[in-house]
Amino acid sequence: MQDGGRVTKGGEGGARSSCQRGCEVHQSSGMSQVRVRFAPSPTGFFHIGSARTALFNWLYARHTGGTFILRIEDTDKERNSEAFLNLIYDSLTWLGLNWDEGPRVGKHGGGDFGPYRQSERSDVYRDYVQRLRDAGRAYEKDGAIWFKLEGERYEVFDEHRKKTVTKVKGPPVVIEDRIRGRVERVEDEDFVIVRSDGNPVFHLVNVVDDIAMRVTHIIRGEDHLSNTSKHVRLYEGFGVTPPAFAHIPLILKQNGPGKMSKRDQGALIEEYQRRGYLPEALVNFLCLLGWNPGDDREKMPIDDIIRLFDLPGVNQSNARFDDKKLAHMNMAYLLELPADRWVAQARELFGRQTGSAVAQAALAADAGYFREVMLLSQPKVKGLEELSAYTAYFFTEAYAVDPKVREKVMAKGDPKARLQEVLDALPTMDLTSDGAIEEALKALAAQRGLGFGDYQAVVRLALSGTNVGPSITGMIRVLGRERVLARLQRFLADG
RNA sequence: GUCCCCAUCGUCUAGCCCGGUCUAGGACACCACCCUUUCACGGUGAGAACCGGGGUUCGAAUCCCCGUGGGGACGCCA
Repeated sequence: MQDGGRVTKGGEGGARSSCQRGCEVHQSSGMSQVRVRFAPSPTGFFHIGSARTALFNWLYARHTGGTFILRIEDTDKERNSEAFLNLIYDSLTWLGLNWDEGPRVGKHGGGDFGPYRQSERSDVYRDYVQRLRDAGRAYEKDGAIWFKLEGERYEVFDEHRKKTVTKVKGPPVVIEDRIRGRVERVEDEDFVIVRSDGNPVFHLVNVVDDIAMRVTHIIRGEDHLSNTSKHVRLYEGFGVTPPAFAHIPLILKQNGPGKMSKRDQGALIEEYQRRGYLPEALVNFLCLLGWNPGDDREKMPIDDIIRLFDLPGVNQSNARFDDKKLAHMNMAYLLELPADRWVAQARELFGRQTGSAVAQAALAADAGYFREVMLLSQPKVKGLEELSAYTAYFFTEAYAVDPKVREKVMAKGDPKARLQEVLDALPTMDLTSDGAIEEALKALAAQRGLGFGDYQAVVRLALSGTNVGPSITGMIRVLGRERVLARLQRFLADG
């Protein structure tokens, strides 16, 4: 942490004093181990906002040498689904956000504070509710159990909800947020903690589990900031000092108003996985939405991010999602992907395109050939997504010839003559390396006082049907003598 | 409506805490040029911001207040 000067922004100091960062790091080697949790509910697709919340918790745990807990908040029986639950596991795993405690850890699943699915923790909640009732802090009404706030009660008509409600006069809740500083909020209505059907409510189970699982830092979206006053009152009701809170900014949708939701374009993690995005690129991008290392670095290995990440470095303002920047980040990672991984990634992507004849042909092709084609394309494509379209003509003879390109290429010079010359020279040409091919073509051109360029466009057109692609020499080398010969002949014959 | 949070290029952000070094830095996107006889990558350059108004101060992007704008929360959802 050589950049000790970078500490807080905004606020009057207070919660974000200069000691924070230092203290935190020392804690990791001392008595108070950091314990953070990610607590999703399996009620919908896993989206980018959830992923970032998980990521920030994970980063903080790794930065401090603490524990990252995964807890499944499945108290909403109506909306839970096993498919969504599996999606949470899969997405976190894909992103590389491994959890130390939670379901599916080790052989048996767990840690010392399980079970980690709230649907299996009813006994715990019953105990804690009883404690509140014994202390006179909970009561029954309309079949539900309510948490009782301390203070003088009075009735008032709520215009917004169009009904009379009972309010409680009490001191405001003070939250010392690690990102926002001091926040005060009045909590002035009793609230339900157990539904009339006997099921506990989010606020209750969330707090109870954070107590029971010894969570030290709650890092969550800012949309929870207004719940925090309820939670703090609950901690007080249990006689427990609340953990540290850190409310991170929200991700806003790319276009239009509001925060990103599951329905928005680009919101689903699953989608990126399917489209062949690299998880490390997505993670890197997500880190930069609301956090930065304090200097100009953007593309960074995850170990560097872990080392540099800290709560005081998290921004306070919401960030708008930008798919262009994500795509750029992804390309940067793609470009330096080791050959084996790149080829494997490509194979996986093609494998998912079960409806595409070209994709199937690519998979059926010789493995060495497939590899050569992919390596030739790696430095050229903008994303894995366009790879199948970009390489299609390597795997089928039925590739389309772009009529506009054809018209343009055939318009000047005598392209057919050039093609015939290449065709004539081809049987004896050295095709073992790009360099040799380039030499041969240049020699051919020199004989007629022409340039390499006089051959390139038309050969490319004949071989691929387009005017974009890998270098022409590489294309000839990879396609091989037979294919090249056949394609040039066919092109000449077709007129 | 009530409460809470936030406010630097179109977007992500540095700078703000500890006011002068800011004619406000970087990245994405956009445009131009160079590299390359394709397309990309890469390189160079251009345009592009301190929300408004008051205050404090010799001096404010930086501190304070008010407006405005954006966001969130107001469920027997999580």
